[in-house]
Amino acid sequence: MPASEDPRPPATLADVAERAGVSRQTVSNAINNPDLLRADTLARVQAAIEELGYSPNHAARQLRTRSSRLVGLRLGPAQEFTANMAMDRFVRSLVEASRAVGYHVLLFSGGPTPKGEQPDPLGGYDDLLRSTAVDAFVVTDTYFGNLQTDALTRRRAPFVAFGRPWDDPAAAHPWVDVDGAAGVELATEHLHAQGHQRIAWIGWLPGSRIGEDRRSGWHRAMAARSLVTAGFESAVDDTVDAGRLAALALLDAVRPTAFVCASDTLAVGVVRALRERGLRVGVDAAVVGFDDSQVAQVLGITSVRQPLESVAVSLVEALSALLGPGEAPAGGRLLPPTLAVRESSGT
Amino acid sequence: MPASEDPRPPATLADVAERAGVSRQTVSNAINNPDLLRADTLARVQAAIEELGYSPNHAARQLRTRSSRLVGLRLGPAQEFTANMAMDRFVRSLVEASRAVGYHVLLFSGGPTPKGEQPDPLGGYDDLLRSTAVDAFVVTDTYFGNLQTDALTRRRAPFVAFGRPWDDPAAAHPWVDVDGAAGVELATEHLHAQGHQRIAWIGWLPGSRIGEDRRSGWHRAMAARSLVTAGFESAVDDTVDAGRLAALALLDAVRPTAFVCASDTLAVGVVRALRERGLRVGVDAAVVGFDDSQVAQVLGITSVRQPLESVAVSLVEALSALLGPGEAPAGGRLLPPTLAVRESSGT
DNA sequence: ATGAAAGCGCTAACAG
DNA sequence: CTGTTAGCGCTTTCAT
Repeated sequence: MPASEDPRPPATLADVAERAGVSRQTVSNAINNPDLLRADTLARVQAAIEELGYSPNHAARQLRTRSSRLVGLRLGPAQEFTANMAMDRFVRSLVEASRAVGYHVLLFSGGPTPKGEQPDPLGGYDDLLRSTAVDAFVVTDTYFGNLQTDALTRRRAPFVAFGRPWDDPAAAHPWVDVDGAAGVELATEHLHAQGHQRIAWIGWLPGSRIGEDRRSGWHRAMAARSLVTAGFESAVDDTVDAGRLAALALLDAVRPTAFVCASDTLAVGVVRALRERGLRVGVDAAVVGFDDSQVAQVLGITSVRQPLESVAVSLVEALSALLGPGEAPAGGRLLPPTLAVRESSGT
Repeated sequence: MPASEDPRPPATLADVAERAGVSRQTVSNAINNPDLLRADTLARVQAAIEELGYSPNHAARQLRTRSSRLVGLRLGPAQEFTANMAMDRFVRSLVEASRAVGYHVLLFSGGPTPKGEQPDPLGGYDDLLRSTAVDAFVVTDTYFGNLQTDALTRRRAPFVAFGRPWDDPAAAHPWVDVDGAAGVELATEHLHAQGHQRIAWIGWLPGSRIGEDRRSGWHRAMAARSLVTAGFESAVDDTVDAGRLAALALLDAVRPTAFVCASDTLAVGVVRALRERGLRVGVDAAVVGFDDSQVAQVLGITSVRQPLESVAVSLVEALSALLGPGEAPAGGRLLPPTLAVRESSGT
């Protein structure tokens, strides 16, 4: 960091120009089109910039170029499935990926929902859009389904989505998502490789696209290995106790030796059930969760880990393409998760 | 939301003025000093604003007023003690509290640290400051100690801190912190009220101000009730296994019936130790953790919960005072945590 | 390769 | 109470 520690107002283009003995436009060019300057002039200007600790005034530049170099991210009410920690990891990654292309992340909220009313899927977006405060949005709230993306599309607001347009595969906006089915498939393969044959699935109650997707991964992996699925399947609420009860019931009925779960919460329930039955986790029976949450990490539960860093990078790539010159790229990108192997599935 | 769904460029002040049949300045007044307008003029202008879906251009306003209505928050490398989930809760609360006073939160990162070098405590701050992109900062990285706050103070950058200036109680900047000692005291009182007398403390290795603060709360509560502390204390790394081993050692040595821990991670270790000894958690022995993390919630461990929502509100209050007219408020505010009681400490 | 002029949309100061 | 004038700091023509 340059050593200037002045309470004085920040240097302007004019200050730099005077110091370097050139005109203001030349300084502007030195920053935005360095190729236009002669080498020695450029060096002189850069020296002046350095000495004065100059950074272009953000507002002025934004006013002129009509670009804020800001992407908006709405923080809704605490996410449903996207666990807290996942959100934290994702936001960090997004900030880092954005920084790499010269963007910052602007956080906002939808504001309070008037009681009795539906939460406005466009709440908060509109003002930022009209005041041209952000160049684009990153949409993550899976909660609203395509209500949100539809509204933004109609608005012609530039945005990229983290999450597939489940209800509208033909949606024209760019999106990035994690292939949950592939993740569960990976988990199932892993258990099979460990020697397990009787592998059960504990998923969510029907109605969740994400849940159905994950379940399909188990089915696919089992079918590919000609393993029995009938009777090895359970659908419950996403709570520890529901997971526990489901595991107990499965143990009584079909004696699985391994459990793949739609969430870490359910996996914790399975661990509890195994313990109640006197079965050693990771030895007598294996468990795999989903999301690689703090809970899985602390308890040593093998879990499917979403590649949130890559998701962020892909989103920012899509964003750059969207805001850059040329055609809108559209289309989606499905990223494969990895498996964080821990004691709960053997060594 | 107004029904305008135009790809057209957003309306400007001039558009509104024309539509309402007044001058631009009058529209500006209608927004910033409504009292100056006659009631009927005001109504007419507001109608025009509504019809056109007008929001003042952010950049233009910022350029003129020299205020961006943005606060910067740096997301460092994954926090040390401030658990992931706590960060998530805090950021959400901060966004909401800021919204209430017309501010948005700008996220940024310090950028990659060149290997071999110390991370720059001012990394990322400087550019935002010089480009006048944010009005102030919220500083949370406890990691850098007062390096960061010192640098910002020298820079005359407006900021408020989440976290006490441990090393410099005379620091002049506004801060808000959670009274960890009071939280642990609360936990200890709770256990005593449940009938426990032999209450152990499992804390971190010396050298952490936060750790020492929390430990002092246990001491205070024990002393106030004339309970024995000698031999009931352990200091270890912040890992599950360290907590487990510490609990086993304490059980062998002094047979505590309750454990207060400096973190939820340690509490998980204690739960494991109790189970190994055949003791029922919450029945034969009680455990309390710290941070009310997802782990504590899922496992049913009683835990000290930081009032992050209040912290955010207090920070924003301090920020408003700092940026508003009049004297800088300075001084700090210490907020008491609450206790999330769960099965691990009896009913 | 460098300099002069114009203007992005807004608000602060003053004039009417 | 309303309108006029000026300028925030920058980039984009257009001349030189």
